[in-house]
Amino acid sequence: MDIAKVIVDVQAKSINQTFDYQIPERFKEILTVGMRVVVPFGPRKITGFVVDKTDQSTFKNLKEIIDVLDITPALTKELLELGKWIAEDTLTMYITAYQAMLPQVLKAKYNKELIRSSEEELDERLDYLFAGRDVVPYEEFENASVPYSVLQKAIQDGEVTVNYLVKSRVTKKHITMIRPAKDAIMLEEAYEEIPNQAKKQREIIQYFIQQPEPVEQKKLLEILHTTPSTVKQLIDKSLLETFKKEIYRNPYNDDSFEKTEALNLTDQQETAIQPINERIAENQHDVFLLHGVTGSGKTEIYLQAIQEVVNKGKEAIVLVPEISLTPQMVKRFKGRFGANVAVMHSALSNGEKYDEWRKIQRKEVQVVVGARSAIFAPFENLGIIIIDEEHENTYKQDDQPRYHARDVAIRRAEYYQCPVVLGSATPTLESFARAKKGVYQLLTLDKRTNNKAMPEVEIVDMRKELHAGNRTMFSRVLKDKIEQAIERGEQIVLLLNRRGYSTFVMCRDCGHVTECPHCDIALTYHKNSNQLKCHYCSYEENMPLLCPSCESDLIRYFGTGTQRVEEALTQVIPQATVIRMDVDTTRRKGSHEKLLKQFGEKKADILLGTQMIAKGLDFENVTLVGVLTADSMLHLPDFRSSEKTFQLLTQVSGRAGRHELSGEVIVQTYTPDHYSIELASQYDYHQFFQQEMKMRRAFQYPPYVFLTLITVSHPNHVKVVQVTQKIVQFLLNQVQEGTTVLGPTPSPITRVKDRYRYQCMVKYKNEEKLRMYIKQLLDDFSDDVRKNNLLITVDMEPYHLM
DNA sequence: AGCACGCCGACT
DNA sequence: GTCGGCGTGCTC
Repeated sequence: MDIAKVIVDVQAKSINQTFDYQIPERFKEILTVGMRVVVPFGPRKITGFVVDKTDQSTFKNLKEIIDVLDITPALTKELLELGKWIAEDTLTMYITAYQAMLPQVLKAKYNKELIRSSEEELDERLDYLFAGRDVVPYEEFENASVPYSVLQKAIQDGEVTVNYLVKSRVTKKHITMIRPAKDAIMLEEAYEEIPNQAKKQREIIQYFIQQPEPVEQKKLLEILHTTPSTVKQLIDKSLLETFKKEIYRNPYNDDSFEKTEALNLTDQQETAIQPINERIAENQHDVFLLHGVTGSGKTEIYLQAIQEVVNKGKEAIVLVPEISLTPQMVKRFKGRFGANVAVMHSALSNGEKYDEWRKIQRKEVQVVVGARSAIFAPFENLGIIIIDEEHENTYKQDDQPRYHARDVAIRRAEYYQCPVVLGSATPTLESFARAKKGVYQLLTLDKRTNNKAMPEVEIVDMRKELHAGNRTMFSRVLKDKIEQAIERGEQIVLLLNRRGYSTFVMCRDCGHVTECPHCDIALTYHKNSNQLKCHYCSYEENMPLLCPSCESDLIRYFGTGTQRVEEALTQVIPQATVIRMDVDTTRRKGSHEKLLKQFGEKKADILLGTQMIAKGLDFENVTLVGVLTADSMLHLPDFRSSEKTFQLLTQVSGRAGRHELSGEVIVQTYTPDHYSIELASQYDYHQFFQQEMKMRRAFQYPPYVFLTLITVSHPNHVKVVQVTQKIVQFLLNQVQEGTTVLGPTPSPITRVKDRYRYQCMVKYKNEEKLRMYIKQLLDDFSDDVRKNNLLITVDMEPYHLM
């Protein structure tokens, strides 16, 4: 077994295979499958993953592994297998899948440097570059405008060699520790010799005589009110010594979480948790769909099921959507399981993520709570996987590898023979349909734990408001209710469902809308910088004073950004204090939490925000929820738009009256008769499911069919259409009857960053060889992709059709 | 992908 | 002759 099969860090289709390397004697003992290694690859040095060991190779002259980067394998056998499956299932490269499973810092950085390797006289331009040094970063050469041929010649003549470097991004955090360098008796002696005026030095020695344990330098200085220089003198006298101790960055201070005990379950909760606990006890795989209305206590079920798993000595993964991974959420898990929880969140720094990952790898925790990528937590004895808010689209990664965390979860759970729990108040049609078919086990919680009714929802027809002469964005009912709530000292949540709407700039004279010169999309107005920005390519320009088209000065910004709503609000209800939450006010790290905390402390009457306020917030004083434009995403070119509208309205309604005070909800809309709005106001998921399934069936969308989206992009419009046409034609010739191939269709945003985008959509029930056909296609176009700047992306089961 | 190598045309 | 550009083929 002295040959390693390595997946190498090169993202190219032709390299998407294992390469064989000789394992040198010094690594034979330690090298195991799953470790990262440094290997020679052509003229350079790169990293790779050892995926197998053998003693046979079809290649004759194998190169040797240069270095081994891990002590414990970065990927377990199970994760290697999982990554392979993901790569093949989503049609991406193995290396891409493996890298997606690990924290960023484990991905190497590559550098080059030039080394002067002889005493010979150099070309004077090179001599100037080296400036007496023996080693020069390659970057300096590139910036120095020395012709490459000069370097080439020097390399050929052996005067200069190129060194290829593999640099680690791993940074471990250390603290300085102090400990006595002598035993207590020696310290006593030394103490006598320290002059009386060196009071602080004597104190420090006294401290260590009493307790010889090492102590953090920072703590020592604090306790004895002294300075590093005093400590240094003692170190110089060889009485004390320092050493570095590696510590974890601790983004959440574990001590600050109050311990909570398991709550008593309601009868409904009891019935729901029982089958889960049975599977845990039997070590049996199953997928549960926990359909529970907001406030029905899903989280407590998660917590108690996890407790079962932890008691068995096994491990648990909990996935929550990025935005609901708030301190409130973390607190519930840390409160129950304390330091036994790792948290994986995109707001953590790369170093912090790495530290949390290592806690898992070293089995120092049994529970991980995190966003999508936490599904790859390197546990080896999984007992349960929970996916909260199962319907959230953040579980689908929208760049490569385009995996869905739910599919990965089920795959892992099958391997470990443990249950998966998918929880939601508004499950995806796919999941609910599977539950109805018996593929998943349906568990229902239709009562809130406090037995309160869901808040009353009132739908307001905004067309009638307009006819009645109300031209503001607040209906009369909403305005009245807000005023009354403020009067009573209660709080309000206002949701501006902004997707699809943003503040664009339009000329009132000629109707000219300012668009991005590189993308087919209107620019968005940003008030604080008085600039127009493109949300797709980050192009920006200053707000024009005159219309670029007709030079009228009547150019204004339109639409309903949160800023505008806030302004309008202060005009209509001047006494209201508002906290606004949107991308602008929450950009800085921690500002999200800060704003919520302020609202929780009743520093404002109204919390105004976009999607991000719809989830997981729990404020006892909120009695009124207003949705300003319920239908704004109903008209997007997306077959899930009704489902998303229903989900959002249900979600946000759950924010009102969660505690003692009862709540109410006002939904403003221009399409009050739409079934997603009507049924959301009645909290009738089942009716909505029936209705929406009819639509999906009529238009042949999931869950009736599977979708695959192939997007082609290229700077040349004609080229894109041609290629897409060829793809469509090819697939039409291959697929079996009953499969639909649509296209070429322009993508919803046809041009982004000066590239045109067309797509081909495949709808199928059963097309086992589809991946093979697409592979074939990618092969056929690989020359075009490499040489002509063509881009083809494939998304098996896409979430957005962009 | 990223690198070397080789061929070609342009330029001082 | 010198320099840069681009096309091609290879990486165990």
